[in-house]
Amino acid sequence: MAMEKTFDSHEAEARLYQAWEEAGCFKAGANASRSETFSIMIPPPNVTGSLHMGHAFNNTLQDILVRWHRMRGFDTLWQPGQDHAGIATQMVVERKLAAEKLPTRAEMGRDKFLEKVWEWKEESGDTIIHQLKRLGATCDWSRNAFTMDDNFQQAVIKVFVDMYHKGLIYRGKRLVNWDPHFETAISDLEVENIEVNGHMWHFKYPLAGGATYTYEEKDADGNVTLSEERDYISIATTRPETMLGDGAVAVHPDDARYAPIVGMLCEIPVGPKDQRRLIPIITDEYPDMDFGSGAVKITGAHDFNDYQVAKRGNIPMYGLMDTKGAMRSDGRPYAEEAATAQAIANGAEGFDVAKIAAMNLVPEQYRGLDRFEARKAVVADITAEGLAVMHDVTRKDKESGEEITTSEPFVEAKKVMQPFGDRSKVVIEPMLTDQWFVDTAEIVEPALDAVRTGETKILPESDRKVYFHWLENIEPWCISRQLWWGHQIPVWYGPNKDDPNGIKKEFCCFSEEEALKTAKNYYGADVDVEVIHRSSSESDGTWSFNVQRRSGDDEFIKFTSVALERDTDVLDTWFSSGLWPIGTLGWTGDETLDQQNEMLQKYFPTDVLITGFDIIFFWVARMMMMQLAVVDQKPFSTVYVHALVRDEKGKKMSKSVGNVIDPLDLIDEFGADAVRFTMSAMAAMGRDLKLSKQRVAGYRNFGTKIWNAARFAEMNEVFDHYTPGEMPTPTATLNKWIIGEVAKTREEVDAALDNFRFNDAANALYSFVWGTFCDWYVEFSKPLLNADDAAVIAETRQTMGWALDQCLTLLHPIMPFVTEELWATTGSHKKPLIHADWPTYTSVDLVDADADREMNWVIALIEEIRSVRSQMHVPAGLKIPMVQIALDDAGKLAWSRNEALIMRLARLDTISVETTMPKGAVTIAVEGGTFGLPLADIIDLDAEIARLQKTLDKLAKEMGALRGRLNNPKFVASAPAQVVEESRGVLVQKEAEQKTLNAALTRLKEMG
RNA sequence: GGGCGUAUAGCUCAGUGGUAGAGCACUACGUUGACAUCGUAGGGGUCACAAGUUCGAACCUUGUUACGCCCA
Repeated sequence: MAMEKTFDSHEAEARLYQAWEEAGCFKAGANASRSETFSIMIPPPNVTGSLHMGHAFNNTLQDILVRWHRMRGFDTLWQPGQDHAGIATQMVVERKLAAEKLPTRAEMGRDKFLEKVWEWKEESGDTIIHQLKRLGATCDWSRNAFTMDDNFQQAVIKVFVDMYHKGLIYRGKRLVNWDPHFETAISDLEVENIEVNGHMWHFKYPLAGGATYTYEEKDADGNVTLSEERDYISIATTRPETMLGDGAVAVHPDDARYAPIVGMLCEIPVGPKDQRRLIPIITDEYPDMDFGSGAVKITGAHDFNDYQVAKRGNIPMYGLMDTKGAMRSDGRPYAEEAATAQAIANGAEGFDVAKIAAMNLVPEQYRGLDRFEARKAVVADITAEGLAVMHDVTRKDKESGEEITTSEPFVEAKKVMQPFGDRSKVVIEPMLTDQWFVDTAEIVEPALDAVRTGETKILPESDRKVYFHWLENIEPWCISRQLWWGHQIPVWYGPNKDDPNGIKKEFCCFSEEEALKTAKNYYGADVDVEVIHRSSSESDGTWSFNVQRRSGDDEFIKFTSVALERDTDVLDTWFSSGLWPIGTLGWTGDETLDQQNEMLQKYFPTDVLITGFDIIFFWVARMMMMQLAVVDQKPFSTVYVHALVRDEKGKKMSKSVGNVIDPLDLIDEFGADAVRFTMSAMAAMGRDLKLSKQRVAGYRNFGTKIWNAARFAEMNEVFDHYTPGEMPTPTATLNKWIIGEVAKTREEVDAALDNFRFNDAANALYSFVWGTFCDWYVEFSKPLLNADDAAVIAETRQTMGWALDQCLTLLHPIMPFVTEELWATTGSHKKPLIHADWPTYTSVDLVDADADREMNWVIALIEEIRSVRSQMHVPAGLKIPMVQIALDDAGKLAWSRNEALIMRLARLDTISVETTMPKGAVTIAVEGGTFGLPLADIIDLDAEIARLQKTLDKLAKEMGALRGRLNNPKFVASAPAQVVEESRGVLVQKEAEQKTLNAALTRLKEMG
């Protein structure tokens, strides 16, 4: 059956993929013929995710490496899986509940909600897997992993417990990024700082007791430019609503303007007048004297810089907001809270973190307001009271044209950097909350060393710096999230034996049973210990226990019964993703079991990690730290960091801009092979990809090109008469030559892939298959396949069949579908192409230097004749005669062996030997000879003179440079001998060419 | 403000010291029995700028300019 004119990717891809999968072609170890292993862990996409260009790019590169190694016989594993994506998944499921008008998360409670999440996961969690299959990804799907799988969960919990007991994980009240939409802490990496239009308000904080001072400003020379008596200190702020939680006003220790009032108290100018709080004016290095007024209000519980100042100065940090970002409405009436705060500020009363945290310093009129509403209200109230700093504004009256000056509140319009949640898109609030942290400073060194020593390589190398910079400045890692979907923190709390109302006792255990056992040991055998389960929404923070007290004075003696309660928080998704390499391979932490785990022993540490630059911090650095901390081994040997896929104008693809290209649409339109080849060809290290459809179409055409080369072979009965796998031993120069060209290409492809230079591999193949195999070999083969000599036909068929097989084999990792389809149609191969043996021949073995030289000469001659024909406007279909004027022995041999090829491709009809150039002939100068095309009847004299002149000019320029160099004694003395020799050789060749062309030029001019 | 990177043909980009390249786009010709998703030929570059190192610089060094990304 004759082949179709093009490859039908639509029809073939699904069929081919299914066949591979059903035959188990992707299974770990499939096609292994040597002991070396090669393993790659997929960067787990979100279980909520769908395939975007970044995934397509990332997974194409992985699949190329995986297929390449598998064909080379490595024991190969590509481990797939998804992560549970705490926030994203919870968001998706909550939306779904709302859409279906089901009870909300809070209404149904934790257990029921988690059931819903699992239901959703079973239904929709494998979307991306199907999409990856369309791309052709050959992951071992039978091993698909999920961070919430039982064994993975156990590994995560095991690691937490071990790290806790080693003191690497601790709980504490810290300022964290709080997402008021999701009501959870998020990591600073999940915060996007965006510049927005904001305002800077200037307010007066009156000095306590009506005190005054002389406020002086000086210019650079020390001259006083302003001097006035003030009874206030001026504060600039972009967040007036946080004034309610101010603990101090800070000025720089060198700031002379405020020196007279340091140590005094000033009044926060907001809230009920009778209970205005007084706060101290302190010094700290943090305030910038040149910024605003130079004085900064310190709100330790709502700003990261203030937090540091407050810690240094032991300033109380008053939390003002609830988990939704509204002003708090809990606690005692404002009057009472303010009185306590005042006592603390005066030093009359002590404080600790817990005491401060319980206090609500929001005045009644603001309680319950959203933070942005509260801001408006605070600004309005302060301004109304006349405590806003005023300035004069002069405007022209529109009607009268008169200039009118009014006094208005001083509010600067100002660009401010505002933190936004990358998922919720709401303004992130720094909040003082209890969270769990990994003490990263304790585990970071091995991760740094592994890269420093080169044990783990990061490519491109410039990304090492990004890695070092982040790890060298690492902050404690906040790993708790106030979510339900995820790994619940394995810590149970009970009352402290020594102080029932004091800080809770933590029991960090692998399971509830273990927690109970440990607790019993702690409390004593005669105490009843149980675990109670409550939804976090029901939790009121109270403790459930019964005690025995000393009769009479009520003093606590011992517990009689105790209820434990598990921490309601879950772990950051990246904590579990950080364990991806060992977790997916079934690590348990039990030495015996892990020793017996063949997969773990065989494939860990993995070889390569391919990932985007945007998660070097999120993921790569954390995997390095975690694997080294947990199993004391690097997780992978090489990290290949790739760049971003952008649109064709270089813009980041984003849904809101609407420039997103869906890889599945591209696959539909052009086929997966074209998409993959595009990705590979554009994957120059460290450079963003600008993706245009035109480019993809170009590589689709490339697929068609090789398809048609195979079709040509089929028409010439190549596949009926060649023996697959048998190395041809031809006699014809053409056939000897193409074998050498194949070998060179194989070396180039291997060298490129060895160095992760995917673009070099793709380009080498493109230029060989199209530019050498199709353009020259196939064309040249035509006269041979039509020759009278059966032996020539036979060896050409064998060579063409073999060479085509090599093309398919070498292209397969990048273009798996079309190559596999051709492999199946074009011969009876023993194994499918996906498991075919990758060749190992070298150019040393297969390049025939004489054939090489000869074919290059033939090609140069043909190109020269074609060029002349085209420029002399010889009709393309017209066959013309040629005369041979002079030719050296090598040339004569080359001619005689390839005459049929040259005649056909140059469209010549006769060749004759003459001693002198016929009148009006065009000169063809080649290495070692001169030919002429007698075109007297059709020649355009001027055009030919122009052509020769142009070539001569170019020659002269090149020879000038060569002579200049060779005449320079320093060049001859200091350049490598090889370079000098080469230059001499080139010059001699150019001189000969120049001589021939000059003679031709002279002749033409005589004619004219 | 700190860090990293980029600047080469109209566009997108390769090119680690020795004759400036590819693909696309463009121009002309072409349906020759694999392929018009094609073929043949052609035009097109002050390698951002300046100085330095070198026999020799797109490439190394320094500075300048512009742009991009990351972190504050």
